[in-house]
Amino acid sequence: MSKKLVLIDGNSIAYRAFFALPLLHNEKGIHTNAVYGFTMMLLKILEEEKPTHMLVAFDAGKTTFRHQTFSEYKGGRQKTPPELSEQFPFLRELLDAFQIPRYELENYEADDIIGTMSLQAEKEGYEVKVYSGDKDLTQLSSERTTVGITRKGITDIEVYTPEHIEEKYGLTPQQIIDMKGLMGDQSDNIPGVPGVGEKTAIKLLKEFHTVEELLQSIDQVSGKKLKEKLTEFKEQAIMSKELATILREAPVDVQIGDIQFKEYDKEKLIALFKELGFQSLLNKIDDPDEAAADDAVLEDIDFAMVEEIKEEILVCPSYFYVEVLEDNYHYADILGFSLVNEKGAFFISHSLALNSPIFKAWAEDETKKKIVYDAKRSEVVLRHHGIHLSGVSFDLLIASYLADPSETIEDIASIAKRYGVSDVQSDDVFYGKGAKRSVPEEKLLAPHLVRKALVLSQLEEKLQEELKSNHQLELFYDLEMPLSLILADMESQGVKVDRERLLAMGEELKGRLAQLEANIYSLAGETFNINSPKQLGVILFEKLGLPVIKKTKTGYSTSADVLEQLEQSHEIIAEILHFRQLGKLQSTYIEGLLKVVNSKTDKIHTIFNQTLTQTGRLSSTDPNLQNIPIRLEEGRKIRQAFVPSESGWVIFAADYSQIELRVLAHIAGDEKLIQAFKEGMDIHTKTAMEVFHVEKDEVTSNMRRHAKAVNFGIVYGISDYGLSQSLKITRKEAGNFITRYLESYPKVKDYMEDIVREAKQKGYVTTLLHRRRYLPEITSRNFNLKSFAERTAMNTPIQGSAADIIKKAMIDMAERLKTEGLQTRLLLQVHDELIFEAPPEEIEKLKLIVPEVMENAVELKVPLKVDYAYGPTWFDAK
DNA sequence: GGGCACACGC
DNA sequence: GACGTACGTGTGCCCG
Repeated sequence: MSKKLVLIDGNSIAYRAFFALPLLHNEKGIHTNAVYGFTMMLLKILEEEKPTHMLVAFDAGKTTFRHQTFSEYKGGRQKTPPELSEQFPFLRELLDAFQIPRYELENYEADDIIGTMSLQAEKEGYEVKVYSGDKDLTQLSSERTTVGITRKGITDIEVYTPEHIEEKYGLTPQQIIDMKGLMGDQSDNIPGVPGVGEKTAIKLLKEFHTVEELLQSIDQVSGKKLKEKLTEFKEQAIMSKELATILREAPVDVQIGDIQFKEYDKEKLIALFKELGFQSLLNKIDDPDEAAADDAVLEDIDFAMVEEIKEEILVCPSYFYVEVLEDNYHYADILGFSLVNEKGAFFISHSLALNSPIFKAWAEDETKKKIVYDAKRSEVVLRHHGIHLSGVSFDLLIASYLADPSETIEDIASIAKRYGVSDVQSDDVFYGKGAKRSVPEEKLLAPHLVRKALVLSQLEEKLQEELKSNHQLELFYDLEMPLSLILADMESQGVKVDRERLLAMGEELKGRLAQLEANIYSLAGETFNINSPKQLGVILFEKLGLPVIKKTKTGYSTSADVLEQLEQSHEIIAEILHFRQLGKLQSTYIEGLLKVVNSKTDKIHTIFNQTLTQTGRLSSTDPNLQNIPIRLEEGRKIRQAFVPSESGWVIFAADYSQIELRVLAHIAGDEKLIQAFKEGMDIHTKTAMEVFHVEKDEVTSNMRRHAKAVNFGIVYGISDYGLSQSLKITRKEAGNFITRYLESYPKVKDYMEDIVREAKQKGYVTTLLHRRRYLPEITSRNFNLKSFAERTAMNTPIQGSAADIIKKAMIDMAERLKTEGLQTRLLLQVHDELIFEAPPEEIEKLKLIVPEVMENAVELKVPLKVDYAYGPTWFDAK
């Protein structure tokens, strides 16, 4: 590994951070802005540079050897503000927690320590990075050393290489010293030569190279005044250069070997961050445990490689693990199986198992109970081998998700680690990640898989108990577990796609995009990449001079809401918006979908992630079939390509009307809201009447639009800021709307207050069917984190209960289709709607039973309402 | 390979 | 007063 040394000018960065940030302080009133900024910078450096060695240098005392040369060196400096001084002890603690060596040296400045260490490191072949807020340090720049100087703020850094210095000043890094010698430095009180500034200094150095050469050839200098000054302040120039020269041979008693950087002390760092109130940073720091766990030595385990499948080992209950490595399991191979039960622990190779009738019979036997990880995945892959997994009694993946949805589950090891079981490696470590991923030979693979089954055996009871104490057993056994089987069916079934239709739409789009492109180029007067926000920004805001409305971190914002505001200013804007719209359709929906169509069956098989969202909703990937366009007619046509898989069948779609607001009415028990739903009123109109205190026939379309946005905000838990953005009104006006909404529905207001109080007291909120979401940040002193947690507390029971209800409806629906003996198949779920394909003769029945089942999935204080439609394609089911 | 800007759905 | 404002997925660009 290449060696990289990072040297930081501690005092300088602390000063920069102090003045760049507002005077933040923690709850005890200790100022923290310099430490905060310093930490931000350290995290950035660690992430970007990944140094092998590191040192932070500090100035030691007031006087240095430079004061012997010039007693007024650094004279006239403002005293360090006490608000900054009080932060230095924390800065030292911070570095100790990061386990980054720090160093100061009597009589020398931080610069000299850095100059000395960088020279030593260069000689030993290190790559060196220096960070400071002081441009003087750029003189250290060389082939091996680059110098980063903070520009403004704290993490915006200008990098000085010799090339950059040449470009910027036309000088070499060494000449930076000469420049300082001539022009002086106000902040260090280095006098230089009066009347010589940066421009003159550079001009002189380009001609005479160094101060010494210049002073020997003063008579060749053009300009009488300049000559006089140079002659008069000759000595002062030499002294100034000397003062500005960073020492590269200070008596530093540190060897590079002593300042290796490995990792930070997480516990100390967390404790310190907590003390300082750095909430946001607590989430930012990586877990060094992971790295440690990677190298942890696993204890040997006892297991057998199964050579022949016999019934004796296939007893129940069994902890049964099926290994499939690919994310997309629809076309993936099974790598092997492991089994743990009272007969012992076993590895079974895929070829052995998949060719064994005994294995198949066991896997399909409902009465043979299996405890698994990710039943849906196991089920789908086994189906490709003609095996229908049955008798799954416990799915660790789902149990873990229900216990705490905020924990990201990568693989079985991530769950094991969370519950203190460490005898299994993560897949990233075992198989490698990215391009390095590979499957080892069976001998090595076997123990990894057996360890996973062992984890199942160790955690089943624990999770079971946790679910029980959370009152989630019903949610687990009667909702999510059965649902996973239904989802497996839906995924395996797939959705048929009319490829010809997609191809034809693609051809048409191609032509229109080409036209738009040509038109945009001609309006811009040049060609460029319209898909590049950066290039587009230059064209719009520099070349065409349109007003800059919003900026992003990296440049001009060219988002749709910005462009819409510019639409009247230039005709190119409308073209660009249209280009974007069609481009999105082409790349994501035409090309993207064509890529994932099974060429043999013309079907698309999505994967529903059942254990990801914080609210209990499903998500869909590979491809995402939950975001197929509908809002704009052009995009909606994509749905014409989604067709039934049997000829003559139809697509039948049913959706809940206003399910979230109905759930809100129920949970809050607000009479007005309940009444409105009972009477079948248009809820946005009703809200407009209440909020604007008008009669039904006085509600204008604008009033309804505003009311709709407020309802939307309630459903999704957006802030006054979010509402103000969507309605293009001020934050204050948005806040007013929300206040008036809550006055209109007083029980809703009570609910909002109660739920936040409850969340604070219990640490979590729950849904109708006891789904749980923890909200630790609700007690945060950080206003944003706290506000966010409060909105989440209000919103999750609403959105999560709606998710519970449709999941319940899916289960009831599957059951009903079976008992009615129907061929109709459920294909997709899109949060509040279910999409089926059905033979025409079943339509009349579906019209009755689909709404009936969905509307009666649960009983609320308000009726649930379901609308449905059907047609030859998904497009027509509207 | 990863971060960013953007856009689609609910 | 601020570290940033519903969630989740996918695409292309652009950097290293």
